[in-house]
Amino acid sequence: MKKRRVVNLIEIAKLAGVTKSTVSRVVRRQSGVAPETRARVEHVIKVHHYRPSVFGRGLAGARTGLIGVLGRWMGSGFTAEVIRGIDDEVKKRGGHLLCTFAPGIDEYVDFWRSFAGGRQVDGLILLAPPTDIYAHAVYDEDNPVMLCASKPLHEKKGWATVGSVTVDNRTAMARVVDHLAEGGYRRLLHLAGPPDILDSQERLESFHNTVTRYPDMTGSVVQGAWTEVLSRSIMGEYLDTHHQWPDAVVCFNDPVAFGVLDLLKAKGVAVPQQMAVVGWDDMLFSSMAGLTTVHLPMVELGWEVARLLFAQLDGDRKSRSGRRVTLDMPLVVRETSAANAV
Amino acid sequence: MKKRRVVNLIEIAKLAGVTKSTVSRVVRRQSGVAPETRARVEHVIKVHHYRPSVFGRGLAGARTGLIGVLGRWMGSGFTAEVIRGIDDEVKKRGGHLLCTFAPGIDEYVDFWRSFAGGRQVDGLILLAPPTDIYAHAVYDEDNPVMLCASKPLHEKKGWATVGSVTVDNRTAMARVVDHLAEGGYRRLLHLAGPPDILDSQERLESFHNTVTRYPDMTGSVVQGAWTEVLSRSIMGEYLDTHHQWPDAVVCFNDPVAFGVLDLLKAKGVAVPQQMAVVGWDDMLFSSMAGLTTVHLPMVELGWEVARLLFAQLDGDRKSRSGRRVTLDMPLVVRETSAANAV
DNA sequence: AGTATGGATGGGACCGGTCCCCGCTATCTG
DNA sequence: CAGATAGCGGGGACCGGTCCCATCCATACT
Repeated sequence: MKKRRVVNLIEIAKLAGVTKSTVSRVVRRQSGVAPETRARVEHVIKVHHYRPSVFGRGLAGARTGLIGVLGRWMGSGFTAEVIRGIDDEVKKRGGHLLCTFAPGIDEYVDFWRSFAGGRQVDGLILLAPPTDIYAHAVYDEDNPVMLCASKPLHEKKGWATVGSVTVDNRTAMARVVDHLAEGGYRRLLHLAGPPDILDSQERLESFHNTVTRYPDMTGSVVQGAWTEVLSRSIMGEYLDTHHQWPDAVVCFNDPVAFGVLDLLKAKGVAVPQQMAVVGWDDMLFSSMAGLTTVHLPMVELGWEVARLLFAQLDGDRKSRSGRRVTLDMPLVVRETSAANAV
Repeated sequence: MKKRRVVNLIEIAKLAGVTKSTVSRVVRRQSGVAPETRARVEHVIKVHHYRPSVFGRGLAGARTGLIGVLGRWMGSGFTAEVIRGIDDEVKKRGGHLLCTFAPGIDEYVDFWRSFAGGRQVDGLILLAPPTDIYAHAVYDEDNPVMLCASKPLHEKKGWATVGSVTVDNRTAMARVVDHLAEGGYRRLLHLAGPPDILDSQERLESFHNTVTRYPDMTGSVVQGAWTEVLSRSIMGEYLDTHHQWPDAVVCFNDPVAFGVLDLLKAKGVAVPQQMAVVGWDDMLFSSMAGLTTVHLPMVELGWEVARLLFAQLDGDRKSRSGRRVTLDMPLVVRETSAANAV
């Protein structure tokens, strides 16, 4: 079986009439090479389709061009979309994604030990880790760790290499409440998310704060409705036990909203005339279903977290605030909420 | 910045009182090491958390434990689910996934050249490449290439390292038609997929064949409805121009089915009483929507393709047929089709 | 008993880069 | 005009493995 050998540094060097040192400099775009020499070497590289070996490079202790990505699968398509965004940016730099999907913290740590811990990736991106314990587990002062859609709760001093990109839950929730207020809705119900998740907390807080700004508005909160199925039963129970019904429901995510929608249809409640329903995340199907929802910018989240990582890698160590990016979550108004409905 | 060094082969060797050759043998589970020596080395490895370097290994020309995955993003969540399946299997072997997402063939080839071409991955998995041109582009007689949900059209002689795992479109379509027949439906309409895609062709063929088996059944086909939006308009046009309406619609995918459902609701056609609607793929939302659909086993596809790749890698070169796996696509009956409805 | 046999281990070349340090040359400076 | 200086390029150690071959020793065989 003939081995189709791949051209290497030394061969390029010979072909260009220089040594591997010079070729290496050219490849890495280092200064200290005469323009004509550089041009000559670049030409040879191009002609022979030379590509540096990730392994040689990695062994020699330099950048590997590999970015580790740790994600969990969350039906919503979140992981997939974010990775797509990250890949866009990483590709621009000629790098590659090393993906692992872990259900829990053990796998996270294991990944880090087995791979990143051997400093075999240039940086690590954690996708929506539930808590910053994950960041602790993989923290390494030599490699940047980026949190996507999550942030370190306690700003650990000395965490020089941790960055994060998050979404602005408070503003988004305020926007939702304002939108409902404009539509004439006054009795709001919030089906809140799991209390141990930061996003839930921020949204809940903002819900209360914003509702308070409207004198004639009331806001109730119900916990426990985190999935479509749960939402249907919990919402059903709520309606059965309260004779003063809300005229608008703000859900923790889109599936929850679908559960509510389904229940309301069964009960013959007109949406959005009698009750508005607002989701959160803007999943693939939500546009088809006409659901008013808060758009989670997944691809953009990927772009930003990758850019942040590269900025860190390029030694562009800005101020601490420069390593924290927050994205806005626009409200997408569709048919399940309408102005002047009530 | 202190460098937290990672323990390497030689250090383990010294600690165990042997040479790196022996440690290497132990790590690679090669024969030719005395049991007690092996046990001793393994103990040292465990105590010191030794993990072989992917780079050292890759450079030395051996297996890298890296599996390249090339996918396209297809809203349905297909890519994400399949990768999840692949990852499950790869993780069992302590390997890692090198993912790249390419919109077109140029990127596929580029990836191969830049990375896999330098034999830096053990094998390559192509996710649903539209045609086998992709497989041609990256074919390498030294590295296995696996096609997932796609297969080489022309069985190229000498393609010793190409395997594929596909789904059984024909059986699934026959099952759909049989199911509708049982439900009393007789005038079937198939909104077919793009004609250049093999899946479309197989389903179309099987649709015709199966319908023919029922003497009192008719089957029509309409092309061009490949997305929700297209499906709504094309289906609308069809209903407007035919006064003999179908009583069951078999769609190319779930979004198409949603488009049809939406249109029927607008026209006041009762589903499934007046018309049944069957989708294809069983996307995340389809269960919520109660859509009867053909289940595309995405995670299983990932499992199978990874297993096939590893079988190939392990030199388990079975007969040609052993490198072709076909998965069944079960029919999931929900509310948009019902027995005895018509 | 002498030698073939084979299992267990050691030794060293090699994979393809990076990076540090050195030498050469040409220009600038006092 | 001699010496400093800076820009450019070369040489070699090193990273952490794999793999081939040599060596050693114990057992089996003629």
